[in-house]
Parts: sequence; structure tokens; C-alpha cells
Amino acid sequence: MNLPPLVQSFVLHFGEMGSRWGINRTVGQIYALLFVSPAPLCAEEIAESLGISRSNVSMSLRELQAWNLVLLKHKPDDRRDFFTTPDDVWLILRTLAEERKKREVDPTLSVLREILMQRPASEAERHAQLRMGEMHTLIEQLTHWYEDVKQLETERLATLLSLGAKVTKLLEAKDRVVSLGRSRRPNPANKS
Amino acid sequence: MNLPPLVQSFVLHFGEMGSRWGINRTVGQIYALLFVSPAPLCAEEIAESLGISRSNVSMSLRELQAWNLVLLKHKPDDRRDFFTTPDDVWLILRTLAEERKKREVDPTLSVLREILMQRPASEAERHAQLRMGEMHTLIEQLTHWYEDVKQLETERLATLLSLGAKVTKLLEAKDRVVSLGRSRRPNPANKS
DNA sequence: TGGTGATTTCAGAAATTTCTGAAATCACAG
DNA sequence: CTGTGATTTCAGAAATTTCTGAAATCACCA
Repeated sequence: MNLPPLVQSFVLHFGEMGSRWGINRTVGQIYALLFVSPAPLCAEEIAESLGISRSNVSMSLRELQAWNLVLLKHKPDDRRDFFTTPDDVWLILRTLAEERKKREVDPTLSVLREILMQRPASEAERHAQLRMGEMHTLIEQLTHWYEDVKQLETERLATLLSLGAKVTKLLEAKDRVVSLGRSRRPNPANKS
Repeated sequence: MNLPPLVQSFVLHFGEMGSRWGINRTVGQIYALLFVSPAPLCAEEIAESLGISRSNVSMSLRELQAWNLVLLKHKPDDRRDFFTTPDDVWLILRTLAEERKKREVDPTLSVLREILMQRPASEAERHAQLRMGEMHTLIEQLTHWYEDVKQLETERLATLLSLGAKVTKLLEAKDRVVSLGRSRRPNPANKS
């Protein structure tokens, strides 16, 4: 591997991290390299910089493309493909979230739903179903929240983030104002 | 593997999922099994139900303990250890978040900070640092938000979730109220 | 059509991770 | 102490994942 020291530390760290996720080391390294490169790189350059085989690069790029994490660029009069990452880190975050949801959350939800449809044949199964029901409910709540906030423009999303828990203060205020007298359900956020 | 069919599907799915995360198949399966079991299980029973070796169970339980994901129980007059998961799925979620942060986010932040301290020795390094700076900022924002909302009681957290993007409506309302007479253009980032 | 270079595929090699059984350790009761 | 059973450790076996080089494919040009 033949890279400026700063870049090298970053790339190596992402390699490590990659293997701690589902992604493998090489994929992580390639991504990191593309992320910090001032200009798009072609496969050959990547193989060169990271000291890995050309074919490995090809397979790993394919993986990254499946994740929608890289962009393809072309230079005039050059038929090689060049690769980058999107500039906007928020966009990268969104993509990551979306893809992980697709691969991890959605299949889990569907397995849970399927199991919950079935009729338990024993006491053990009945209890198991209850537990899975709890898990299912939780995941659905999280998913709904995600589907909801992912619609927000980045600027609003950032505002929301920076407010953090302080929004609950707002909620209390709102409850005081809005729900004079007629709250249907005992709502945790309106201790008056 | 000798389990009621519903439980078996669940356990197998979590095994798959486990390997898609950093956790390995067996660890995922054990966790799933404990999660749905009506009563705590001892290592022997786990090995038995999943058809894996006793020593494998021992190592995997140790891994789960390192993640704070299992609880140890004891029966009177029995010196074996029995294992369960917490009842409260929200608590499980919190633990998971905390541990993943500890293992994935914190080290990344610290690598980034370290790199950002250094003085770039070339144009390429200068650009790389800029990019890493963007990433660092984003991760910090997310982390702060997390540190903030994780303090909330579960009930409040749930309320917040269920509101989702609707809180931005509140924010707008608040902006209208607060900024009466001040700047015309409501700036989303002007919390006092 | 054949030539050129870029890219992908894929079978097997290499590396890594996971799993096991045997031995070691531990905790406690007699 | 000594015996008993539970638990952990760990070296090597087994399984899985990752990586490579050679061959195949592709896209374009003349």
C-alpha cells in the first residue's frame, strides 16, 4: 500500500471497521480511499494504491455499487470507468441507512410477520410468539419514525438533530397550550 | 437442532442476521433462543437445543456478556448459571445502541480526531483532511443527538418516535411565535 | 472482421473465522 | 484434602470468506 500517511491511517481504519460490519476489509478500504480522493479513480489506480489484485477491486466495486455507495464518472476520450463517492455526507448517510434497512430490517420484519401469522402449537410457542410480537412492534415503531424523518430536507433534519431531547420541552409546551381539558389517552407528555 | 418450528425459524433467521453483522451465527442463534425462552436456560440446554458443542456455547455466552445482552440467573440449590435476556425490548435496544456506539463510532471518531490534528504534507492530504472533517462533523452531530435522546425515559422516547417528522411542524409553529417582530425569514437553526 | 485494452468471471489458493473435544480450572460439599 | 460436576481454555480441525491469476467477455475502433 502506497499512500500519504494521513490517508493510509484512514483507509486502514475503515478496513478494520468494514470487517466489523458485514462489509469486508477491502470493500471498506476502497470506499475510504474514494471518499478522500480529490478526483475519481479508476480500478487500476485503486488496485495500485491499495496493493490488491485488479480482480479483487472489480468485485469490491461491484459490491459498493450494489450498496449505491459509489458514483461512476467518465473522462472524455477515455473508456475506463472512474469512481467516486457523493460529495454530500448527509446523502451518504441516507444511502447507508436505506440500504441497511433494506438488508437487515425489512427481512427481519417479514420473518417476524410470517411467524406471527402462525398458530402456536404449544405453550412454548405461544410465549415465543408474544416475545416476537414485542420485537415486531418495536421495530415497526422505529421503521415508521425512520420513514417519516427521511423525507425531511437535510437542513430540517439537521435542525431536528441539533435540538435533540429539547423537542420534548416543546411538546410539553404544546400540550399545555393545545390539550386544554380533552386528552383522550393518558399521554406521557402532558403531566400538568 | 431440536426446537418448536416457530422458534426454529426465528433462531435460524437471527443466525443469518448475526453473520451479516459483526456477531457470528452461533451468537445470534443463542441470543434469539434466550430471547424467546419462557425461562432462563443453562449452557447445557442451549448446546442441546441448538445442536452445538458445549464449548462453543461457553465462548458465545461470554461474547454476549461482553455486549451486556444477557442476564445471569440462579436457581436455589443449583450451581449452574442460567441465562436470559432482559424483558424490556426498549432496554435491549438501548444496550445494543450503546455497545455499537462504543465499538464502532467512538473508535472512528478518535481516529478522525487524531488525523485532523496532523498537518497535511501535500495537496492530497489537505483535501483528504477536509473530507474527513466533514465526516467528523456529521458523526459528532449524530452522536450528540444520541447522547441527548438516550437520557429520555422510554415513554417519552416512544412519544417522540411516534411523532416523527411532525415535530418539525411544531418547530415551525414555535418559530412563528418566537420570532414575531424579529427576522422575517424563519431560520431553522436559531434556537436560543 | 480482427485487434486492443478495459473489465468481469471463476476455480482454486490463501487467509480468516468458527467450532470442537480433550484437558485444565474452578467451586464447593463431604 | 478429595471427589464431583460445572465451566473455561485452547490447539488444531472444519468451515467459510476473501483473494488471485488466468481465461473469458465486452466495447469500441479501424
